Amino acid sequence: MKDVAAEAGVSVMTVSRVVNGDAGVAPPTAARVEAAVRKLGYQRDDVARQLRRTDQLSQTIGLMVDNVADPFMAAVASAAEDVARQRGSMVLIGSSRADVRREQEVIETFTARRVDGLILIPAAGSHRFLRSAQAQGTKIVCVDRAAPGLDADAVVVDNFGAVKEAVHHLIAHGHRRIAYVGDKPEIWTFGERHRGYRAALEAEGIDADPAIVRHGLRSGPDAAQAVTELLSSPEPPTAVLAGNEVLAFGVLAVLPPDIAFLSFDDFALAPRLTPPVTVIAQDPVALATSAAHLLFARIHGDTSPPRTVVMPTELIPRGSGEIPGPHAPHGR
Amino acid sequence: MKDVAAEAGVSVMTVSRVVNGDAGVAPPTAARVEAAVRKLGYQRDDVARQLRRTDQLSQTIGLMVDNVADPFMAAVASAAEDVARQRGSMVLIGSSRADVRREQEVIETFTARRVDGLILIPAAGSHRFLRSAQAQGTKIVCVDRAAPGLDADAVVVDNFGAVKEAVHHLIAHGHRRIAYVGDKPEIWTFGERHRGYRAALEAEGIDADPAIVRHGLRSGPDAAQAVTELLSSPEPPTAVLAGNEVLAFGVLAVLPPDIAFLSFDDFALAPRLTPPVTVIAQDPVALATSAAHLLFARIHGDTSPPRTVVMPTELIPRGSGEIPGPHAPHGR
DNA sequence: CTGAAAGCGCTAACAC
DNA sequence: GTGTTAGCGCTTTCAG
Repeated sequence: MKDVAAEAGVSVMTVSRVVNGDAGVAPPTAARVEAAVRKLGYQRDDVARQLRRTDQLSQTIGLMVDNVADPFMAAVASAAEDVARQRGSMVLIGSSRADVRREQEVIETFTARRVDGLILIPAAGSHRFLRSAQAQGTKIVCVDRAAPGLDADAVVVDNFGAVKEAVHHLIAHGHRRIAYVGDKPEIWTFGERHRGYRAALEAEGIDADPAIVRHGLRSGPDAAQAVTELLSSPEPPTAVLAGNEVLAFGVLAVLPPDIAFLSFDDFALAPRLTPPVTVIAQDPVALATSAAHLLFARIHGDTSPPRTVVMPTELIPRGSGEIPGPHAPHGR
Repeated sequence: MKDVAAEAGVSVMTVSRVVNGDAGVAPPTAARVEAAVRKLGYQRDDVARQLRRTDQLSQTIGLMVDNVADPFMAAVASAAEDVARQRGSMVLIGSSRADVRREQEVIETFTARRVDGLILIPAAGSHRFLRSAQAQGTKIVCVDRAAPGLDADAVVVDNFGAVKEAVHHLIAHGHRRIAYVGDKPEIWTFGERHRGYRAALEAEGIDADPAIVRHGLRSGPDAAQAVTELLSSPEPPTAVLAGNEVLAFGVLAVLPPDIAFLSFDDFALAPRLTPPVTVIAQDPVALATSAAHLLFARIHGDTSPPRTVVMPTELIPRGSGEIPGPHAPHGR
């Protein structure tokens, strides 16, 4: 910047004004400065800028997910990045790999960079550590999962209600032995989904059999192995419910076509499988867009009490969830 | 930091030393400082730190993709972030949406933040604008696509050879009218894939019919519509080749099961479709991991001439690509 | 309309 | 072991 000022024969202050498009610089002066900028290939240093600016905004947000490679989270990341770009902010990305300690470490590097806010898919575990970030002024919005014990906005779906409805749907088609295949119930979303599963069974007077409930599955292969084991057990399930898209892929790799199947999360090929897959669909782009808008509202001064936004889900029957079970009205 | 120093009764320099774990601070002093840090909830400001440090490294890299929601690119992002974390760096993410101008804008905000390097899936168009970033010291590694006219490392696969082999495979199964469904050929990868397609046809003495080649498809629905049109034409293809995973999903939504099909990129459900889908598989995680390692080597002083690393692909026959065509050896 | 001085929070280099 | 001084590249404030 000094070099540019020297080249243009002005002070650094004038360079600063021109570079930032501030009004109040004589056009000929501005032209000289611009020529010098081009000649020297000068680019403003936004790191130094952030240090001095009085609004103290870094124009950067942090995005913390389990794993960007997960299609649900990739959609969230993409939508969040879109909104951030519209709002003139950059996005730092981090993956927790479902480990709160790793999540905390990464978030600390975010806050050390003075991000304005955080969009967070919280891992299982206590998020009390985020209070110091909040005290420091970092705004936080959770997506897909609430963070119990944290006073922050959240954008989620009614996981409990959606799964409850889905299990009722399977029961209505004659199933009694319905397997549940999910990730750790300590993760808020999976806790809710499992609660919905149990609530539906209970409402229908069916004893929940822990032998056909599998928690802590983190990958397709995990789910595939779990289902293989369940199917070779003495009393195999007649229907399987998968907790999310990644697990659904694993289940579908090994599931015989005569077992009913229903999954959380819709996916492009669901209608093309044999049978077509019945799903509970949600809209990750809408979730993330809503969360990002909420975050920027907070960053720009919205101090109303934390909100929890609940977005809709939709049960899409396609065939796999309507395979009749042994107790179906018109026999098997 | 001043507050911490006052609280602990030391100078800011001592606080700096303790916070950075530098040797040469008496344990009791360090303990007092640490107590003050905790009491005041102090966290080092890495923005200010970066400004002063002499190595001038921001410990941040930029990751520029078309669209994080694309499964291939999500895998790249995830792997790149993993390596960055191991190397103590953060990742800024940006999406070009296949628009070089947007790509340039985002990259300029990256370099204004003084990222140490860039992992880039270049959009179609000239990347000469990156030369000033390189002159400024930003290291650049391309993944999946080369950036013509740019002197940078690249990690890619042999798209030409892989598609040529795949088209020979279809021809060997009796196909002559093979449709090609891809994105803009100005994107390096799709240019290569299309070249491979034409080279195989030519090698077999088959006239390429432009009526069954569709370029510039950017989404599943785009591909679905293109294929629908192709199939209702007077001389429909007997086989379809999809340029990537996203397009494959679109094609599969509308393709009758008696038309042969082959796609670039493997996907979890490929074996479960009817018929199972024959693919050219590549490993996005390996591509991105290799690119990230290359980038960090550059950042840490590797000044050898730019390299292009070529990773393997694999043709995985599963059924859809082996449906016999009208010219199959043993009749249809 | 333009410039000089001060300082953002931190660390390099050198004292003591 | 610890402190002092200077300055990273920029913007704020205030003076002309």
